[in-house]
Amino acid sequence: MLQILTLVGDKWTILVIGQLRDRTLRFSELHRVVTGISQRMLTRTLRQLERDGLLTRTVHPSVPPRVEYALTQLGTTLLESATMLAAWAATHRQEIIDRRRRFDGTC
Amino acid sequence: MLQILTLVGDKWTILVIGQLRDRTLRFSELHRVVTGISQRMLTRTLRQLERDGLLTRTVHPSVPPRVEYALTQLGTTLLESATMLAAWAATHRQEIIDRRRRFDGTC
DNA sequence: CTGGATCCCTGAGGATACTG
DNA sequence: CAGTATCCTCAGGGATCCAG
Repeated sequence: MLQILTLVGDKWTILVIGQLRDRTLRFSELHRVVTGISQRMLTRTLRQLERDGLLTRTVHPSVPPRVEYALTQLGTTLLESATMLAAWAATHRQEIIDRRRRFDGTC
Repeated sequence: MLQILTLVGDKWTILVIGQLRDRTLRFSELHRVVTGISQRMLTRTLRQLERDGLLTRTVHPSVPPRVEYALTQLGTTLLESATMLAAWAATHRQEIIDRRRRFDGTC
């Protein structure tokens, strides 16, 4: 349970599957659109999500290589929860930052 | 955004506020009911959640000391999303574990 | 273009012992 | 009871270079 929660609560997991909501994306597209992720962590995240059956990895044998990632059925079921969490984070971001400042000030 | 997602996606955050859903809890009660958390991480998690305004920490001056934790309004708004994520994890736990085994087997 | 391999650093996190 | 302090280990994660 803890490891599953670690997986689905991971920020990169949430951001990646959020981007795959309504279209498949290539590696470089994901790298561009998932703000702040390094190449290394994107690779790792994608491998894990593929391993866990949340997305599929399709290699198109061409030059240059073209690899597309798409959500699976299982991945889609996670999408709703993950999206809610991301939305909450976006909504209350400033509020939390302010509270942190206030808290740190009064201590 | 990344730091907020790191906060609300954290496994301990999700489990702790899930336990505070409908009642305030003492430190020792949380330690007992949040499976697998160490005293150290419970303390840290609670401090951070207090700092970020997700829960309140109330010290009752008595012997032995009695400290109670309760969700704030803000914490309650996170509850729904966090609960969904935890429910997803619980529902698909075995499925993911199986997929991992299969994936590791075929490689 | 899509990664894999390597190096390095920091922080997460457990175990244990101690205190008001 | 509710922590704090200390030590130690390991995974997260960036940077860089290399390859098919």
